[in-house]
Amino acid sequence: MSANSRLTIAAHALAWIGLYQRQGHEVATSEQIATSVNTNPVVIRRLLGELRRAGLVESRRGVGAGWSLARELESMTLLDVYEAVEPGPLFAMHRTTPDQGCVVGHGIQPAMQGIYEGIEETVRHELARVTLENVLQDVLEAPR
Amino acid sequence: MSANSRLTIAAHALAWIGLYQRQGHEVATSEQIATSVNTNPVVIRRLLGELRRAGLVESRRGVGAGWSLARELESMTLLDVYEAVEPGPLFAMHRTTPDQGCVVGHGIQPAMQGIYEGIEETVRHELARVTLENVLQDVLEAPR
DNA sequence: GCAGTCGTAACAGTGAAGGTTGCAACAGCC
DNA sequence: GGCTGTTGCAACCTTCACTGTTACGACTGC
Repeated sequence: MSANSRLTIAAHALAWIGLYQRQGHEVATSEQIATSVNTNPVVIRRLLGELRRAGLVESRRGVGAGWSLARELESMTLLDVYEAVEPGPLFAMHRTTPDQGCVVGHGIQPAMQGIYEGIEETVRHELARVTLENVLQDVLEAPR
Repeated sequence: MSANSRLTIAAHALAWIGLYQRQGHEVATSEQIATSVNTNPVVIRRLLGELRRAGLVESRRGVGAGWSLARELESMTLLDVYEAVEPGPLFAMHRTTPDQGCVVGHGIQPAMQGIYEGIEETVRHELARVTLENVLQDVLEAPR
């Protein structure tokens, strides 16, 4: 499966901003976050833009500009982040519609849809159990 | 997310072969399955090749060649199919390693890895609960 | 007005998956 | 032995989403 790193990068950025703010700083720049993630600042700005639309972060412009959290890390779950950055479903249907004249071709999509929805619901439930505060604590506990 | 239809197509093919065999036929051809799926026979052969390596189907060559189930649909779960056709994880890490000199860059991967492993385990558990026989029954119950 | 940073468009690079063509290998049948 | 239908598989193109990069306008505090 062509797996996606968007959730990972978003969690990284949020944890970074959260820690930076706890160290007394007002805002973090996309440049700083990009250095930690090891990528281009524009990639970070794009991703944080999606998180801003979801109400998770805020941005300031002008001199002394940058990004700050819109809520406490405790009140943000991985599900919030997931919904902000991953629009599509975990499993996809056929790219071309199957033969509707065939019994299987006709019934397979509703059948799989029902199964997939149940699984996605379970995944959402798991993601909702983890807050970004949990993530930051796990990060800080990593052995060096 | 760039979602994947491989699991869907594999389930479609297996349900088709199972139903066809119940109608008294010995083997199904990739051509027939491709018609129902609405794609190219080579795509089906590639996918069924992976299922054969996993011991789910068998193939015959020569005249009267084609594909047949290696086991009953009752004893095949979506997890078996998933493991046969989806090698990678559901969520990926960074594509370039993050800055190991940064606390967050250093700890984020083990932190997310732990979380993701738990979620994948849950998904596997859900997939293992559904047999291909369940899928076929759902398919046949679809309103027309 | 200057400087620093965001906001966003435009485009190239990358990688996975699907689609297509072609052909050798195989096995039953005449 | 030759014919036929099908798998097995390699090679290549297309498509698509995402990432990476450059460029530049917009904004804001000094």
